[in-house]
Amino acid sequence: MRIGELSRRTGVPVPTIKYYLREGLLPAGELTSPNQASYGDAHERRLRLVRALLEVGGLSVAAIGEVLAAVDDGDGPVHDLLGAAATRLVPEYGGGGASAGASGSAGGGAADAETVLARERVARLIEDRGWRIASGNKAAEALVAALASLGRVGHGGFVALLDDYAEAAERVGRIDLDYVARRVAREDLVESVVVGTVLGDAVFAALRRMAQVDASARTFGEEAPTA
Amino acid sequence: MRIGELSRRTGVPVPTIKYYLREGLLPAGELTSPNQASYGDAHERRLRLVRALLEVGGLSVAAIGEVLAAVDDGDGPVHDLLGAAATRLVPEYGGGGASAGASGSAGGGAADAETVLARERVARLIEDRGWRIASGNKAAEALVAALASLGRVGHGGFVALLDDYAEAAERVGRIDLDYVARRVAREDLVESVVVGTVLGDAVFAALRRMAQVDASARTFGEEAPTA
DNA sequence: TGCTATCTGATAGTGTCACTATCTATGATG
DNA sequence: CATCATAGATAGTGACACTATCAGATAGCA
Repeated sequence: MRIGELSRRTGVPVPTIKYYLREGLLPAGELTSPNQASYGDAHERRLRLVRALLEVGGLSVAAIGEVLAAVDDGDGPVHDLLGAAATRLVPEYGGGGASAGASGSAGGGAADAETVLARERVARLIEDRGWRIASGNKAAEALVAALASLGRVGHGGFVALLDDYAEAAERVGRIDLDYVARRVAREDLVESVVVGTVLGDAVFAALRRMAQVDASARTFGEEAPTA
Repeated sequence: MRIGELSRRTGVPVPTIKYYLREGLLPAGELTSPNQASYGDAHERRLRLVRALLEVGGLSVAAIGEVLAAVDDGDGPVHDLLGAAATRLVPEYGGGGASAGASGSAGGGAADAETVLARERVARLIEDRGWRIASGNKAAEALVAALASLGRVGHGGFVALLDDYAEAAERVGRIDLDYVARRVAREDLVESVVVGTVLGDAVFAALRRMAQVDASARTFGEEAPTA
């Protein structure tokens, strides 16, 4: 198929497809002549994946490029492969905030009090749960950042929920892995991780909100909920 | 305190604070003279909240403005209040993708096959679980969008996990509400929802990734995991 | 009183990002 | 052979979250 049909099938404008090609999100079509290329089902599939990661997953074009690169050159032990894919899916956080008032800690990789506390809490969690995770893991760092941030806004008490959260997360993580493990082909496997992680986040977040609404209705509201 | 100290305490540059003031994310300081204003602890707290929502929660400045407006004019039944806050926290998704090839469905609010399917699935889920949610709920719509997207990228099979996900989400939702319900003051309550929802997403997403890594290590890797 | 650092409020500029528009030369298709 | 679509290149757009600069006024101290 030519680029026009690819566009029609996916709803993505032709110039945008060209843009993705330039950015390497989409492999080039097969040139049948100097100014004519043909695209296959793989392109269509990949294009849909890109759009899903962009729109539902909220990834940047650059991040998608990295992730897809990992999808494409899958070799090495399966566990490392999954780790590599998953690592790229953790969003980066800014710097955190404010080496507050008092002392001026000069150093380079300075960490404020909240971060130190959060890091300890996370390390303890990993140990308590017996999770096999390197302590410098990016997801763990993201958790540290989130907890530190909670501390800073005066919701340090939130960490009391951490164990319950972890319990639920462990359950979900097992479900995810079961799903992924059913995929046979290697490329499918990594793609499943990407899809499952990114879209899975969106799915779970939506479910959590729904559950919250329900819980709120049961606790506070006696009447039918408002839209 | 004056704006300079507010900046020093939070690590947010003065021009940025002014920008937030202009955008209404921060209430104006109390003018002590035509060109001198003083800020209090409430400003500092609010500013930290704004940064947390921006950096960890990934909300846009505009979205934060809306959410904070809801936080500030909290009145009406508690359940509605929570609903209003939570509703604003659901990210908007683009259009979805591609009214694929074949038929040209003319209408205005047209929905493709995947969306229709997803909507049915979500309706069934709500019914099965007995959740007290209006079917047009924004979180439910977000779930529909995510499931439709999954279908489009060829991972329709993912919906098989939905019940297990919902089970975990229900658990987390109850935990969240318990946390929120402990807050007495009304403003604190809504703020807790905001913080708990936005930062809670980040916390859970991080935990899920960690749990996935652990599950992967147990399933595929015999050795220590790689960073 | 003079002096400097800081402040308010206003306006304009910056860098990034995800596209989008335009153009040329070429090929496909009826 | 006329019309349309295409590849590839370059430049432009609009949204967004700041960031810079300025004028005029004030704070606080020698």
